[in-house]
Amino acid sequence: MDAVLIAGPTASGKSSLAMRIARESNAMIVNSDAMQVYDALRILTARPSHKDMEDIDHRLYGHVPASRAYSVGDWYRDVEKLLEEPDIGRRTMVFVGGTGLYFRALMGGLSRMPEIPQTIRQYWRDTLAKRGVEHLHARLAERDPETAAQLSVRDRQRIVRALEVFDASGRSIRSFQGEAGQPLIEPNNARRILVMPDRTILHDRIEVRFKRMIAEGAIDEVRRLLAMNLRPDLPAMKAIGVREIAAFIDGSTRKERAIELASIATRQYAKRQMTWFRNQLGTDWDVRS
RNA sequence: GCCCAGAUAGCUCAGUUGGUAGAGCAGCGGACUGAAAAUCCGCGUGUCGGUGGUUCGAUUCCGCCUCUGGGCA
Repeated sequence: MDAVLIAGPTASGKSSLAMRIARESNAMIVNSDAMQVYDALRILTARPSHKDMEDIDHRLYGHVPASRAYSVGDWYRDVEKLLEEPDIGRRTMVFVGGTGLYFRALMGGLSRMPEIPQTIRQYWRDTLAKRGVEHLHARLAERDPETAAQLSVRDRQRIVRALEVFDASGRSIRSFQGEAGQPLIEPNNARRILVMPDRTILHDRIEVRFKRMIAEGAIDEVRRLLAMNLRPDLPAMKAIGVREIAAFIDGSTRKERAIELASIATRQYAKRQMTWFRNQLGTDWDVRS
């Protein structure tokens, strides 16, 4: 199996680059983005067009209901399954996306972690909502002082994660994270492309693209999502643009302002992605703008 | 044309009883192992409109000029 990895921030044009590369060979394109997996968010997450999906074999796009919380572990297992397909050895896999953590899992593997029962997950998330993050950090400090000392007292997500792992297993999350994972591909055998556009050009593209999303029906997409009455803390509800368009729908924000706010949130996201790629992705990537 | 108000960071604005200035937002840098489009940490980036004057010292006080609002004609 040949692999091509394409990483880059949102709106950098990596999807069309993936299409170009995929056309040259018997390739499938594999989504490596945490939000493009959700079925209800076709427009807002800039999923490939129907035509592109027909032209080239696309995998792991929109295959998860928005009511579910997908995770890097789920993605890792989905990719594992793809690698078991019978004729996979004769194909090229083009991994394209903006989620750095997924590339890390792909190239470096994931430590084995305990299954977290739903009741435990919900307990800590509810406790966070009721008591606040400082309370959770104090609870973590009683159970797993080393991890607690490592985390910012305000880091809700990592504190909840450390608590649920400890609760489910009786062990510190750090003891799991110390165990090496199993890489899914050998990075040195893969072509690695990192798209890093000039920031000001990217900012322009982000605004233009969000306006196009609105023109293509993003508002109705958010209406349908809201009609599902999902918990607001589900990942799909946190996709950029959902909150901003919801504020337009309920009348609390004008459309121009919603577009501005969503563009700002997207710029800030692109900045975090670029920081991740610069410092976490590893060296020897073919960087292009 | 006259009168009044204003001009300070990319934006909105605060402030300095005269000792070259600070908030929010934006922006920038950083962290990152199963909800990562998440979560968290750090950083003011400035000809205080221009020009004369007073003063040891002017962004601050005074004059003139420019521009922007508002009012009167």
